[in-house]
Amino acid sequence: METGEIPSDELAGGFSPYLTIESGQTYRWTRSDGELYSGRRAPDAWYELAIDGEVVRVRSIETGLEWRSTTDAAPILRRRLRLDDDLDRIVDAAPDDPLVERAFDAHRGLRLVADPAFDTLISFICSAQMRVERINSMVDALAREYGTEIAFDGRIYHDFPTPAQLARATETELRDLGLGYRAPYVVETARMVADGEAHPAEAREMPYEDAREYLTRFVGVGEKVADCALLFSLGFDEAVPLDTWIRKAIASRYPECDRGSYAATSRAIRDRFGGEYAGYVQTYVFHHLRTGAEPVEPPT
DNA sequence: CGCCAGGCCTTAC
DNA sequence: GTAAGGCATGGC
Repeated sequence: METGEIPSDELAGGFSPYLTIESGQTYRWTRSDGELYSGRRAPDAWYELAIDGEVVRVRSIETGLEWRSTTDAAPILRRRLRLDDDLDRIVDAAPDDPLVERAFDAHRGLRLVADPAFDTLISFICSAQMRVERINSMVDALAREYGTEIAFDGRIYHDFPTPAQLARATETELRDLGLGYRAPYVVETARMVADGEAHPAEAREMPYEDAREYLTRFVGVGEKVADCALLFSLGFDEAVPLDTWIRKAIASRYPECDRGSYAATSRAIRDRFGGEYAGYVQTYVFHHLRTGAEPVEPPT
């Protein structure tokens, strides 16, 4: 086992594993006390991730981040939890808006994640009409049933399945895992990637709206799921997924941003949220409203 | 029991 | 291009 620390002074603007991992962006992590998404913080709990054949554990300590892993975890953590983002700069660049400012103040230390593209696409196909706790249980089930085993510290962990591994699943099997009508979407999208017809990572080099359009070719991927994949795995910090919570916020607080179509409304709220880092703003507002930190007023 | 959850698909206009 | 209806499942 390798161990190490990342000192606080290398985390510009702070970092909260709890807020970052339990804010509905990433469904690949587990928590050592099993209380993921319980709404309860546990300062001593380890967060664990199996990725690219390695296992990483991390938790906050007084002086920064402590990690234990099958390998040198520092570069993995830096990349996947975006530890090099300067949160102070991002907060300073956010628009002058009361809801946005309250969300940033209430959840300081929340960072965007940078998960693998295929994993994220599948996770958000599962997310349709589903609460975050259940999305997490679906992704857990996929990893447990189809992912490669990794041994670490006397336990067995499961990587997220590769496209080929997931393409071997049947619709019936995934329905039995509780995926419901999303089961055939997952199987077919996995098959498309495994067969080389397309790959979500192809979107990375495209202009933002072209990238979103590209991802909708996958079954079960509409504009909203595409935006989630772009924001949480492909580096499009300007992407603003229009989910139920953001739509409620638009209806009650930014009604002029409702332009009817997804594309036009997306452009309007992206502009309202500051453009370049609008997706960062969205993630704070989403978490703020979803967790009930403040109520969403009905439209006036 | 009804309603809702980080929506998408098909079909009809 | 936009609108309506169907779709699995579990928690409240």
